[in-house]
Amino acid sequence: MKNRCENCIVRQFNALRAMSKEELKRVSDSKITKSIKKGQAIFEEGEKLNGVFCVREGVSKLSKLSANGKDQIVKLASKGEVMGQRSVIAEETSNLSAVAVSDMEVCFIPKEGIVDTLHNNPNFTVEVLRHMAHDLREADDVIVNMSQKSVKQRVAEAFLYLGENFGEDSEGFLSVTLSREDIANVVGTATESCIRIISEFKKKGYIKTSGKKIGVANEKKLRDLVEGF
Amino acid sequence: MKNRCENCIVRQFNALRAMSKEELKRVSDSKITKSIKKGQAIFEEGEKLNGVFCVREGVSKLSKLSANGKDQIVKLASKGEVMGQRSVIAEETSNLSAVAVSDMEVCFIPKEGIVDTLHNNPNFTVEVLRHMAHDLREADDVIVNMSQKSVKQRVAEAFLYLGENFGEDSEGFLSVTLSREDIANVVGTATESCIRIISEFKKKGYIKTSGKKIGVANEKKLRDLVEGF
DNA sequence: TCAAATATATGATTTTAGTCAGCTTTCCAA
DNA sequence: TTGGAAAGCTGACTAAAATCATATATTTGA
Repeated sequence: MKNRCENCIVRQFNALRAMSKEELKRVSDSKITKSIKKGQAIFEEGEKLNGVFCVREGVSKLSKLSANGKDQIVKLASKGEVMGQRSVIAEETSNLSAVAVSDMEVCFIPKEGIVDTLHNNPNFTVEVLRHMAHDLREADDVIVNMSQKSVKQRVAEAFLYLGENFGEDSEGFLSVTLSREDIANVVGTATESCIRIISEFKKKGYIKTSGKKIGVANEKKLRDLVEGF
Repeated sequence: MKNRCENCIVRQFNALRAMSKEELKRVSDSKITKSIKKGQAIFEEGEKLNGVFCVREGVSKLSKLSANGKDQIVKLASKGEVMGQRSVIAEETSNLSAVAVSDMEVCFIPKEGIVDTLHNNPNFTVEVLRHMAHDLREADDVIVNMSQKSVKQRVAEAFLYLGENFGEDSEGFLSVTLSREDIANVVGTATESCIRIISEFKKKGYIKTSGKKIGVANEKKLRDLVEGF
């Protein structure tokens, strides 16, 4: 009887914190904790979701397949984030796929506990709404970046974003390690173009690498580049 | 005492339909109806909104200024759509500007009536949530289109989108008339590139024009182009 | 009504990014 | 451990789109 939602710290980061003791107890009783290996899918685009997934550990990419066969990564979800809530709320199949970028631990929460609480606890609903409003703003920002910034600017911004949102290890390397292809899919460019820019940044001393690991070496330069200087 | 929300048909298209009679009465008593001339701003990016705007008539563009001085149009809002709710809910300044692209009539609804209802009427809150979930999905789709489709495909898609969502007049021209610059800002491209593509589509008979007005002439061809054939 | 301002159009050129090809390194499972 | 697959890298070339320049048409306000 360990791993109760009531004691789970990641809950502080998401809408579940607005649930009452009873509601949380119900969710905790119905949830299923799963271990997901790096590269494994949590759910697929077009799938009907019978619940949401709360990330306890690790990072997942949320992506959408485009007509030309490329994956566009729309969001990266880490500790505390809830995946699949949009689909559950809209009662639609998922518009995104979720694949683990590192080994993960996620809790599957059947939708009933969520949907009932939505209809009975306005505090919870408003909290969910706030989170979704936040996601929507982020999505708007991504749209503007995609259309108005160069690939080089977007790559620079991606590294800054990863550093800010997922942190760095003790040696200053980004905590999330993405393949070059994944970085390209976040940025929305060809893998080769992405690699070329990474090489350039490294040569100029903006970033440092060690194997797959990448670290921001000159934040100011990267930031200037993003701003268009 | 005409123009009561209770009798307003556009309410059917948005979350206000989930309000109770009393809640609606309060909103109706506090709302202010405004006429907005084409080109006039309804609110600006960075502005603190003290309420939401419900569109009764006309079309507004919701856009965000990018660092390089270009406007990216993120969404077009017409009859029944509520603007500014994201900011009111998140209690943040607006991330978008709203400017009328045709003469408009909008109702300003002070946030108190909305926020109180959000905390007291779960049906309303869930309805708002559903609408936001829908917007978020659309935003995800836009992100993928931006990064994976060519400018030509995006222009074609824009015309199809405008036809589907805002309709056509009796002669088959799109009901929303946007300047070439606005179309370019929807698509996220340079105005010249946009004009060039419009010329090409016209030459090929995919679209027809009459002054500023544009009409879809060969839907199938446009659709094939979007799909990558 | 007419001149200035704005919007539309098109050509020439440059820049940016995508594609294709080949090569090296790293990873992983038999 | 080692051989094949996947990932990473680089060069050459091509395609797409932005930019710059200029011309024409349309709107608009004095």
